[in-house]
Amino acid sequence: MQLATWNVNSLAVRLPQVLDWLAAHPQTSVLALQETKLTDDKFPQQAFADAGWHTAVFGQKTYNGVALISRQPLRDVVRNIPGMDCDMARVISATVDAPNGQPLRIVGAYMPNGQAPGTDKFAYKMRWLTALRDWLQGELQKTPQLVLMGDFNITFDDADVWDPVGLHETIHCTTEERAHLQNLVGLGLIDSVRLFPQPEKNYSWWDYRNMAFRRNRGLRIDHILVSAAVQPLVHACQIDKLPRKNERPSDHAPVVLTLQQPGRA
DNA sequence: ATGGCCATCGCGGATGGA
Repeated sequence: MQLATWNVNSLAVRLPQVLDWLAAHPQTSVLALQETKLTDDKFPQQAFADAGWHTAVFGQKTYNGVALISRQPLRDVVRNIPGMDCDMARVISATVDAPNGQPLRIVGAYMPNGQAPGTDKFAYKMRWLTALRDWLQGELQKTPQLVLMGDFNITFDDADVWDPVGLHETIHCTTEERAHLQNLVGLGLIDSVRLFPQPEKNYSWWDYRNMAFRRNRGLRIDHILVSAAVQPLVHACQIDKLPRKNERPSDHAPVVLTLQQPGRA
């Protein structure tokens, strides 16, 4: 089974690309979408249902919006971070069955951008990340097999940055943001991309400007983190750059995780 | 090069993204 995350930067624009991608990746079990930018009544649920997919959605007008697209029915769907006062649609979680038959909690998240260090939006991003960590701590107690995937808007370190000198301590690259990311690692969550050899300069987002994709001037800010209980099932994880070459692409590429029961081909 | 792009809302140009 495969799990994937993709910030589509408007599902209204990218729906055909998402359906094409799903058709080309039939092993997909759950795809987490971010920045759908659609209220739930406008979500193209029928288009996914016609292609054999279950959906769980949490959207709003114009901004944000997250969804889970799943082959299996999605159980115990929860929207946002319970208990956090947040008027934005940024988190959706649900449970499916893992290849070992145990429940697997999937958390799809769109972390705040944060604009720039020192701004109100940056302070909000820090508060939001603290609330996420506190909530996930309890979630991991309830369901040890947990995957947190989405657009984190944070790089782990300079290996995730095309120009670490020019972008030193700028948004997505600050020490403070990276400390929050390490707090999630401290819960036992593992960056699954780094479990495997990867191409040099392995990014998930490229600016639309300056021919950044062609020059591979990007950042790795979309991540799939797996709990320790999931790690034995992890078989591969890679960034799929192909959709970034589409006509009218999202600025983000999907990240894909392959889970397998150990010992199975 | 002090920037270049894209989506939304809505019909011009501001706002947000990253």
